[in-house]
Amino acid sequence: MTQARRGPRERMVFSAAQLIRRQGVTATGMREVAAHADAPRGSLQHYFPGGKEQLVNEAVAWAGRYAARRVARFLAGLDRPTPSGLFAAMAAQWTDEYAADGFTAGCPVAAATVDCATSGDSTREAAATAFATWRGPVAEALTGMGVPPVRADSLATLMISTLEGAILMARAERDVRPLTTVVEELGPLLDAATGEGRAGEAIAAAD
Amino acid sequence: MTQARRGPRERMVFSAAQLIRRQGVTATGMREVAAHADAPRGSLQHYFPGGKEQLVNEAVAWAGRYAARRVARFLAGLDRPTPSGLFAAMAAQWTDEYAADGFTAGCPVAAATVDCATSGDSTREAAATAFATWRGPVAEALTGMGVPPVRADSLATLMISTLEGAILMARAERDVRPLTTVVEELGPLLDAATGEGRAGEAIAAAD
DNA sequence: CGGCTACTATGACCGCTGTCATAGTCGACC
DNA sequence: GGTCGACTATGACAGCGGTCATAGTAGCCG
Repeated sequence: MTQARRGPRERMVFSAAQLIRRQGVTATGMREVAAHADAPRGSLQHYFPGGKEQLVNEAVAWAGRYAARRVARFLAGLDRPTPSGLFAAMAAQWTDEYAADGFTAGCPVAAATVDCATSGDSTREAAATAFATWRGPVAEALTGMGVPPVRADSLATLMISTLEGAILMARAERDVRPLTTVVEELGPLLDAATGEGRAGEAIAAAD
Repeated sequence: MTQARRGPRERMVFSAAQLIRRQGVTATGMREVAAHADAPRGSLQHYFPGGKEQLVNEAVAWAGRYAARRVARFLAGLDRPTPSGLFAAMAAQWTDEYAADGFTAGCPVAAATVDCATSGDSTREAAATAFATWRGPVAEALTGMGVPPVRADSLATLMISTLEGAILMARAERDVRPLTTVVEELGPLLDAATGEGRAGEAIAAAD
């Protein structure tokens, strides 16, 4: 959530993501997006001839890229990088936001996934690629910490799933408890995966 | 889900939950709910004088009770109850549904949480109590399996968070992979919490 | 200047939403 | 039968949704 002085088009995509993650897709109107972005209403059909569907999809894609970018920053912020540290940083972004701005917003990708009836199937695909865009850097970071590549992708899925669910519950309860809880509970499991050679395979094979 | 021959009121609540978990709250119209429930449109204002908000809240509450009820059934279905077995059963309900009916629906509580702009704050509270209603039996089941009571609630939160997130990702990707992945990855952690006396406290204190 | 392109500005259209108002039906009870 | 209550049936209303159509402006190029 950074620079506000970009082109109107970019501002509208950003505003769309902001509104979607607060209200959901259907409840967010295009006029509202334009107003929130201080952009002229006439620009909507000019920049997004594909209509609301295109705007929503771009907002979701933007959110995916944003999440991926954040992973790199979180890594840079850890002086001794561990999986649990990365996960804690990812969750901390949400606890911080909730402490500062209240529990008004969630993840735009989650909102789009839940609310993809209005926008056609393309929005669901956009959400899927957004999740993949996000999961990539997380898995990469895990391998960089010594997690076997086979498990890295699984653990990245676990981390993102858990985080999304915790965001959901935290928003519902208006309490960061779910976020802090999953960080504490999942941390040991994540760190245990580093440096284990065939131990990881053993666990996986135990099934 | 189950019995279709109940009173019209109950059918409407059930249909509302069904439609909400497919389309989201805002995208689901009241006329649509009545039609889906084969209920007369005039009954809407009669049974739900509180309007859409009341209907949505009751649907969410119903979903919470339903999830709680399912936990008991899952427990009964396990011949040797373990935390990982319970979690796997919870996830299997979703993989089964997705295999049978496609990835069209998610969790109604999640949908209501994301999309609570139209309905006022009461819907958010309904979602919070639904999560609590769900978490209760899960935590209780865990303590019954030997998990220390202090950790049981945390692990229940972890299980539900992870499951909700995995449902989300599975729906987006149209693939049950996230669900199966989190079951495999989380299983050992959950089972490790059974029967540990002060080991659990040690982990928690290590922080 | 003319012409072109990028962008902006409105206004209108149609469909759908939740909600209210009114009238109608049905069945039980005295 | 008469009356009351629960329930059903429509119709209308006001508002907002996305989208199309049309006209307008600004700036650059030749």
